[in-house]
Parts: sequence; structure tokens; C-alpha cells
Amino acid sequence: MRIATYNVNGVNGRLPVLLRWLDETKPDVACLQELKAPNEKFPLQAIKDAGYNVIWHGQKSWNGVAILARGMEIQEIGRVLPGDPEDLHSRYIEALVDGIHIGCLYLPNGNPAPGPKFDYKLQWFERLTIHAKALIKSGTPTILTGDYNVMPTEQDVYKPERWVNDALFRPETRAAFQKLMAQGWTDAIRKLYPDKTIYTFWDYFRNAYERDAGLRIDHFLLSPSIEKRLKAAGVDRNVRGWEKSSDHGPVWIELADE
DNA sequence: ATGCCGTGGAAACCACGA
Repeated sequence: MRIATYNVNGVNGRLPVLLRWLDETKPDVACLQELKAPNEKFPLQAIKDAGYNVIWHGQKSWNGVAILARGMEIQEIGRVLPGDPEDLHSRYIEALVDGIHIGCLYLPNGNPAPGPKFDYKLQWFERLTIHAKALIKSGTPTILTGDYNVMPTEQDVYKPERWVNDALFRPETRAAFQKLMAQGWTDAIRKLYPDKTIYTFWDYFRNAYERDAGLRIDHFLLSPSIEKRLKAAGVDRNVRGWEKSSDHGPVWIELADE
């Protein structure tokens, strides 16, 4: 079973690329972030025609998340990260697919830091950590995937020294990620490739993709009960080179059948 | 060292992203 995550940076503007990627790689489940579309402008028919069931939580202009599943039922668990009724950003959606509990998330960017946006990022991170603890304690096979907007270590940044004051790499941000991981989650890419330079994002300018000046900020976190099934993981980095691509590349994992 | 590009929406620029 292949599960993927892809920050599409605009689901409608990205539709041809998204459909081509779905057709070429045929993930069984695909988690999308940054739809940048309200609920009523989600391209439902095109996704259905591609063979996918889908649930989504949109928002005008910004954010927005979706879970797609090919030929499988999607049982929605929730579409709000608990802990702040005032937070109206569409950054989280959660479902049960084929017995797997899947959380699809778009963690706030947090720049400029310090400042209110960075405070919001850290608060969101704390809420995610509280929620994740309950998920991992439940024992259900769980995957928390999406755009975390965190480079966990220096290994995940093309030029770490340039990023130390950035919201994606500040000590507080990395500490928050470490605190979450300490609950017992497995970073799928790092589990299989502990020493390899792997990026999931390349800026649109300065020829970042051509220079491989990237960041690893899209992650798959696996609970202990599903980590045992991890067979393979990777980044579809060629997709980043397509015309009208997102600035992120899709990330995927392959799970063994139970 | 830097939104230099890209997207969406509103209004012929601005907010936002990482």
C-alpha cells in the first residue's frame, strides 16, 4: 500500500500536475495541503474521475487539506486540530482508511520570527503534540503526515547557517519537533535513509531545484504499530521539475500488507 | 541577505508562502 503527501500550492492551478502525478504513481492514499480554495471550489469531479474518493477541508485563498483514497472508503474522524476554537485555519483533517488512522496536516510557516505568526506556529505545534499523544496511546496504526514546515536537523537544509533564524529551523521549532518525536513516532524517510541528503521542497527562484538547494520539511510520522510495516519511502523529486510544478515534491511510503 | 517566483483574490496591487 502506497501512501503519499503532497503540498500542491493551489489545487486548481496545480490540477494538471496533480492528475498526472496520481496517474503515474497511483498512490492508494494521497494527503494534500495548501489547496488554496474554498470548499465549493474543490475540483471534486476531476478527482473522482481519476478514481479517488476524497474528503477535504478548504479555505478561501489559503491553507486547505484533503485526503484521497483510491477505491477505498474514507471515514472522516475530524477536520479540526483540537485545542483552540478560535483557530479557523484549515490545516488539519483526519480519517480512517483501510484500518489506518491518518492525520493530514499543514503546520503554520511561522515567519517572520519572532512575532505573532511564530507564536501561532509554536502553539499549533503544541496542540498537535497533545493530540498526537492521544493517538499514539490509543495503539491504532497511525500516520501523521504533511507539510510540517520544519527541517528537523542540519542534514535537512542545503545551507543550515542561512536558516538558523528562520521559523522553519529555529531552535524552538526543532525542539518542538523533537518533543513530538519523543512520544515514539518514526520519521519514515530517516528510518530508511539515516545518512542521505533528501529534500522535499525547492524554492521557485534562484534556480533552487536545478542547484538542489532544498529543504526537507514534508514528513511521514509512523506510530509503533504501523512502523513495522514500512517497506520503502521516497520523494518523487522529478515531479518538481515538471511545468507548472508546486515548490514541493510529493513524498511517499510503501507499507507491507498486514 | 534578499520573496528575485508563484498562487489566489481583488482590483490593476496586495497578502502570503519558506
